[in-house]
Amino acid sequence: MEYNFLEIEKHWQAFWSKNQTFKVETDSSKPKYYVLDMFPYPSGAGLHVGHPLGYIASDIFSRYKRLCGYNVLHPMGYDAFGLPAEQYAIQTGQHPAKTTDKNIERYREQLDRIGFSYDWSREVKTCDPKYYKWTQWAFLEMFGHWYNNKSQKAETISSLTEIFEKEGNNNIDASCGDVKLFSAQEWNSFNETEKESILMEYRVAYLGETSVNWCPALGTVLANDEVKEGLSLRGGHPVEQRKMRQWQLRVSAYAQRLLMDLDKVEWTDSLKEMQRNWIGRSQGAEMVFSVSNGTEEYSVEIFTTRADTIYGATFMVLAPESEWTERLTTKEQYKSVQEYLIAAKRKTERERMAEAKRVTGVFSGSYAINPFTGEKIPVWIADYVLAGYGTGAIMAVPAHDSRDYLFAKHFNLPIIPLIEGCDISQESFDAKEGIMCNSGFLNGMTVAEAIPAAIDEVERRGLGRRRVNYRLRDAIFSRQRYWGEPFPVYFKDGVAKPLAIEDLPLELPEVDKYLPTESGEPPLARAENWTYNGYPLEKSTMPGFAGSSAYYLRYMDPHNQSELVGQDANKYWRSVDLYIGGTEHATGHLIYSRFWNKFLFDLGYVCEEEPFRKLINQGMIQGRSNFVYRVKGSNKFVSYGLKNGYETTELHVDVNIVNNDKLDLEAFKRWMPDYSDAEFILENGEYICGWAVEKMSKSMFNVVNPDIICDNYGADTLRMYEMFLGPLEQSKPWDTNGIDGVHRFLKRFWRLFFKNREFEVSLESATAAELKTLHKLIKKIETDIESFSFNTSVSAFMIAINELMEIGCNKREILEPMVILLSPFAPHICEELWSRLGHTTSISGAQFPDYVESHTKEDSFEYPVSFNGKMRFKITLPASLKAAGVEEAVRADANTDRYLAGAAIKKVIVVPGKIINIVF
RNA sequence: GCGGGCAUGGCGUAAUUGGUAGCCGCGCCAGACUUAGGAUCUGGUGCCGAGAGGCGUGGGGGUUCGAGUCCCUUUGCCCGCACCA
Repeated sequence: MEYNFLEIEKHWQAFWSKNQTFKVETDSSKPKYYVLDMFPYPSGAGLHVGHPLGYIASDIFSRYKRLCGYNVLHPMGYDAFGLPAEQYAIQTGQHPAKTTDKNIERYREQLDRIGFSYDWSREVKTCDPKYYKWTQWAFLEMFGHWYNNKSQKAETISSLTEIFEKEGNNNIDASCGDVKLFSAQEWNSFNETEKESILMEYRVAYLGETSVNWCPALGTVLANDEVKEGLSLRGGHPVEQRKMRQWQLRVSAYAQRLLMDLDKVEWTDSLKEMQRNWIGRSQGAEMVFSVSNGTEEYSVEIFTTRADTIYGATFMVLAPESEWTERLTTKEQYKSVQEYLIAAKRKTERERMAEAKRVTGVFSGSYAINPFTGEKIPVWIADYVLAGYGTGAIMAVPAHDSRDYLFAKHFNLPIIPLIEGCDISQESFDAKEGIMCNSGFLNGMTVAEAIPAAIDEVERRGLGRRRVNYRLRDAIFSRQRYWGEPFPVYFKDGVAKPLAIEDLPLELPEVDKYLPTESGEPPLARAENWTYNGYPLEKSTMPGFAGSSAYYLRYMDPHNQSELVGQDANKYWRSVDLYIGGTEHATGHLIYSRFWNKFLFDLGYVCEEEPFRKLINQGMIQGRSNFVYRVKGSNKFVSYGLKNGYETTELHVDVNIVNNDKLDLEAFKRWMPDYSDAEFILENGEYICGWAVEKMSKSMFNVVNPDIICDNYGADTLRMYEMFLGPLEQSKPWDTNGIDGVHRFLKRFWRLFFKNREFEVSLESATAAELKTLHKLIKKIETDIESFSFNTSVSAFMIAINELMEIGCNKREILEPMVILLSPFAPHICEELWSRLGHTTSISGAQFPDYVESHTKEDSFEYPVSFNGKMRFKITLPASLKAAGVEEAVRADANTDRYLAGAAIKKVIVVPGKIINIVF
């Protein structure tokens, strides 16, 4: 009986589907386990061999957990709103829903071939109105809440207006925009529009004027994490800064909790660190400088983390966009400041970065008073100060800040060193160490002592206070695009009003074209009658991360019509136990999801404060390109080893017609018409291709489609080979060379069950050696899976098979547990063998075999040994001696022997389970 | 510039976490069975050396009886952030 993987895989995939083998329900009799993959965006190119890496790992873990008796939730769905479908629609006029559906269908076919144990009855698609109803609902909840810093949670807007009515906003500590103080009386006298515009400053989802990343090529704004180096992440178009009124989510309110709770999750340190950097907490002080423009005096607030350097603050700098810029510009300086502002505004973000090293700035004409030295210091305007961070104004300490230093050198401003012995002739001294000098009462202190001492003094003198600043900004939530969730909001007399829950979902309307209108309005402006009760609806749509922020909750209860997730389902499944996905979501999805979840947690809709308990980032699979070498001016191709004798051009060749770097000559001639009459210069009768690691992409002809691997080797081989390639979290190139080894293993495994071509396993009892092989494997597989070390698991299987082949073992007692062990990795072949062993139900209901220690025990025990309180090594004491109650032994392992041979050691005293001494 | 990570045979990797470096697989070499093999099986395969033996985990130094593993230093590569005051 040959191992016919095509037939076997087809048969069992149909079986799982028909029997709904992997459908799960809440079941309080079993412990739950929730394994989630980051759901894919269904792109038109389909899956390549790199995409399923994480899915295979999570599937192995899910199947393993099932074998361990857990009720496993393992769902899949699609992040289906997105830019590519929309751009394809703009080009072709085809509705994005159509292309998306087509892509999803293709993805599903490809996924099914790999044999994943997903519960497809829970599938979600973010573009499905039944799904995005809950995205819109969450938005409305955010619209209807504000963030109370005192209670550290979101509370209802009605609770806020109640307070306003009673006492105004004097005692409110909210995370909010700029709001003036008002009394209850004043509040009550405001008209509806005034009240609404104040409330808007408090809402968690709010409409606000902000400087945004505007991408003219895409015609939309982008979030910070969608922009990289001044270019859009999708498409790489230039991005510029623009002031616009946009929907935003008050993510910044949660900055502290997002930071703190990183301690509660099991993520890699590097990923946590990325989030910490993104949140960017910095502790310092807010300080007021009085500034005069010659006619009027103002109090300008700055933020600093180095209050200790106040004596060296020799000038002040404002961001060009700062609200103070205008007021502090004197008549004499008006013209040059205007010129500077216009130039700064015209620069795109990218240009501003490119010119980062160039020092630019302009004197405002105003002077501030350094509150500690009493000196008059000039106020400058420069774009190295950002309006969006801190207060948009800084005190410049050129001696101890490299940017201030460059600026001071360039404009010839005074530099005062504040740390004893520091050399500032060439560059500033930024390190926070040393003894203070030139600093009045701070002299003689270390920097570490001076920082708090300076802030204490600032507070005592009433010049400012301690303050924590975050880099994390509110998320801009509007996109001027078609293919996204419509906002359930309409405008009545210019005031944003929420739709009622009963009106959800607000479905995406049909439009004639997917482009912005001629007047520059978003595509939804093209929709006929895009109104609610006669009032205009919001024309922007939500960004990509809207739909992906709470999808893991929807999987828990995907068909619930009245709630995002029912209480019972949520209390049972709680949160994701294991989340596997790429590290590229570190500062996007993974922040937004945590924020979204915390918000719902505050409102009592979910019971866990963190959505993803353990997170694993699978590495990227790069492409491994192959090259042929064409002799210049001919259609001759020279093999890799001989190419140095010729002048050649290196050309990519489709990796699918290359096997182990050997070119299939006939396939090559057929590949492209140009090559049909190609000639070859071979080495040892073969054409050897060169290779390089590159990104997997069509243009490099290095895309490997998993379907082809499934055709040639089967899904089980694909699954095991992807795991065998190396550690899960490591990036590595896909290299089909070597897949034969894994395939061979499966064929051997199969052959163990067949004698004389017939399925036959022996019922004899296993020998000690056979049991040892099995139990070593059980132990290894268990610990490897639990530590996600799947590559070493595959090796362990190979070792076990080799041992059994050598012994010639085909005993049921050994083979049946082995089938169970292997089933998470190679489910199809194992189902087949399981059924041939006489079982009628799926192997996924089997029990992970118990490990029996006595089967693997050597005739010895190992003890840690300490010598003179310093030396550590291991010592082996024969079990027979131990059984006889012997507590003394004069035996150690090879290393110890080697060492002991040189020393005058007489015997080693072993106290079982305790400390060991060496006697001389 | 700041932060994090990595470096082991021709290649992908492994190493009980401080204890015989190189498991498993690819590739390669030899052999068996074969009309044949891109099938299967057996043996070999870190480097130098005929051998005994010597040398070996990017380089240098250190701790230790013992270092791929820990510390310092240096080089190279990868990733993230980047005018964040």
